[in-house]
Amino acid sequence: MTDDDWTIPEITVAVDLAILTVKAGSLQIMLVKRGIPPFEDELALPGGFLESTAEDLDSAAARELTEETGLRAEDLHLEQLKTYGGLGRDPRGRVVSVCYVAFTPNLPAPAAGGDAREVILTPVDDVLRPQVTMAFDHKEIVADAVERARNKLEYTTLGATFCAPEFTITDLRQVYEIVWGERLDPRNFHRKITSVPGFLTPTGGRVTRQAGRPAALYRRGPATILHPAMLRT
Amino acid sequence: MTDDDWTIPEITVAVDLAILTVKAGSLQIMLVKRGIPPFEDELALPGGFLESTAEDLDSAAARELTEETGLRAEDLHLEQLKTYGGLGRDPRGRVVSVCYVAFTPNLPAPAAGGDAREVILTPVDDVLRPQVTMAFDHKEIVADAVERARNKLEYTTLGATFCAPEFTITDLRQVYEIVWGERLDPRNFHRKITSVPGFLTPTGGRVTRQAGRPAALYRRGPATILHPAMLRT
DNA sequence: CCAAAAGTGTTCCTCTTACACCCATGA
DNA sequence: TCATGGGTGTAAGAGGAACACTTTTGG
Repeated sequence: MTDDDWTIPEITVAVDLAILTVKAGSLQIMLVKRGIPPFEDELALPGGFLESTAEDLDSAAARELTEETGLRAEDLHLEQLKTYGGLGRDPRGRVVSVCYVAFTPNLPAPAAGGDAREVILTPVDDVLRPQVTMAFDHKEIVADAVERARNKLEYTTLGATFCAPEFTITDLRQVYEIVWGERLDPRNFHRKITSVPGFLTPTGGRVTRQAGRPAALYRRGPATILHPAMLRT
Repeated sequence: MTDDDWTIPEITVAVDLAILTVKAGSLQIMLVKRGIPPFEDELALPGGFLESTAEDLDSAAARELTEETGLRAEDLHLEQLKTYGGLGRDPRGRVVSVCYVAFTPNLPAPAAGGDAREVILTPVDDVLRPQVTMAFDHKEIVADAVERARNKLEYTTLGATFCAPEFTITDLRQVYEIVWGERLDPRNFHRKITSVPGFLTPTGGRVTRQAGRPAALYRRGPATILHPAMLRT
């Protein structure tokens, strides 16, 4: 920054959230239906304006998360995605939006608490269809968030944050398959994932979901990066 | 965003630039010495405030780039890094800074044109030493920018943007060695890099730098991602 | 000829892929 | 008992690491 003319341009800063989860066989995103103009009745990301006095960006994201969905930031992975500042993105004026992505396990209930009028979970594939529109430039943000999720599965242990506290290797593989939209060999996936030190810690428990041999249960381990990476084809 | 109370919190948006180059055997970053308070005489990233009426974020970054260094955005790689919005980061008030990283070949001359009082190139290793301080939270930003550069070398063809328009494979290898701070086997590097389709296009030219067999000259090819990736050890 | 840097060939090893096979349960 | 999913073994191939060796220049 090279300082000088200390004016206050009329710009507002918002924080928006792309909250992703895996549910019912698809990657879903939490959206709100707007209750007031602009874009009344259209779909938008949960979010709000940054309060200038009392919070940094990460705190603002955590606050909006709790206000609009009831989720707690400590329970999920929340990271900055990108900042959007196109000129025409908000008809009310100049709004720069700092966007965050969150990854959560199958949510207890969208629990439309707080500010939000109506909170819904939708498969991202539905939202990203060409004929579907969203408020502001939020559709582009959704696409970027999904892309981020897909990439992070490759080289981090993030996949497990989409799973319940205790999960089987098949649960985890299905997360990969759903997010990537790609079939994976269960045998090779099993071997690879169990060979990454610190990714999975066995609980000792076993479950039978539908039929067949019971699967071992695991919890998330301390590892955060995946080495060697799980590469897509 | 869930709209509602349409107030204008007193927040200012800045755009800062982390311009990286490889020069004289080290990874260097372009910094300005501040001429006025706060942080007078301290080192800072080039940047400035976002003009609310006429430019999106990318344009603002390109404008600041040209104003403060004389470089043109078309000639280099400029991408958004991260947004910094800590509470105490600017003593004048609440400033949210959208930061960009740029990668350029050995610069013609820091050419202190435009706003900047004094523009200097410094090795990032010097700047990141514990005893060195910078204005605002710019030291943290420098660290993040360097980290981004290191990672991008692994899976993109970005390394070539640090080289002159025509370069040898040894030039490119030295970029990797300098940015990563790690020796690479020249033979294996040569084989690997030439086997990536579209990364390098031979110009037919040859040069002898100091001694030995002349090296073939290459230009950047159309490829942008590196597959398979060049992994660090 | 010799030093030095460019570039090729070769071997070993790790990881991926594809798939045969065995294991443990419910019906 | 058989169907179903969990989990292991294994062989072929791709890519990485280490390094011997050849090529082409300047002095």
